[in-house]
Amino acid sequence: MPELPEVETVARGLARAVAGKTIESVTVSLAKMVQAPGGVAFAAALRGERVESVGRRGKYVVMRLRSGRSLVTSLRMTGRLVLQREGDPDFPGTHAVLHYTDGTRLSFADVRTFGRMRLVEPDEPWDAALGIEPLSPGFTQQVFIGMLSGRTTPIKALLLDQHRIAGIGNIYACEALWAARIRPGRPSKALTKPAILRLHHAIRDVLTRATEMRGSSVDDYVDADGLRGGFQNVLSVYGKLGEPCPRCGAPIVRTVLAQRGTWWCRSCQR
DNA sequence: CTGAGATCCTGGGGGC
DNA sequence: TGCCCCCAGGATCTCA
Repeated sequence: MPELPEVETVARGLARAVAGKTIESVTVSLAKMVQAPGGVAFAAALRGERVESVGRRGKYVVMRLRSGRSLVTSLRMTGRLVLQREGDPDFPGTHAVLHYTDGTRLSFADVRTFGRMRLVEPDEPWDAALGIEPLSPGFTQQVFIGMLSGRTTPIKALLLDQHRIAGIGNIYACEALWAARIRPGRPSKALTKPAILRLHHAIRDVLTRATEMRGSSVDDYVDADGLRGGFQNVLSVYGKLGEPCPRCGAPIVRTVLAQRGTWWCRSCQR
């Protein structure tokens, strides 16, 4: 499931690969996968646009275009943005393709069709509801302390809430809570200050290390170049039901919290 | 504001 | 072996 590290990896790959390219044409084979403002045809709206840069916001890949508009892609769980050369066969499960003038193309594929590609106007506040970037300087200890203050929400649910912090998904929520030795179900306001500071550090640490390793390929995630990530090999708890906790040796358990599978150590996460 | 539940999909895992 | 059932998972919406 692409979360911040995976989306960052995809965006970096695309930044190298498609920045400066001009879109010659767009083909869409599943209309619901794409959206354009004001009911304008998505394909027509993109024709002739040039890609200025590619970045990330939360779990969204953002391609900034010459007109000032942005093409915002949500990969959800199984979405992929795959770069292909001229003559490469169509990628299986492709629903939209951006054809560039140099013959390369970017395929948007998603077997579960949950992903979305959306064209937004220059002044459109498409990310207004997204929370703070956890790796940005603005995500200070004080900001995090304030965020948890007075909230009864389980800390894991808070970490997953994109309105508060943008980019953390199930894998890194589980991993950060394990690293900080915090029980996922604890009410946010019940965390001690030392625990909050441990978690603040753990969030940034796990996201940074995972990004350095090009993300986690737990299922079939691959980046824009088709490469798998490496962080799945160093996960401590996610998906590790019954395996020994790397810290204390107790078996990892799986519970359900905020409708999500939650892996953690009953022994050393308090 | 907050949380719960439904919804969207399908590959793949579990059960028999 | 083969078949059926069921479910994970992120964002969004509705409802209490």
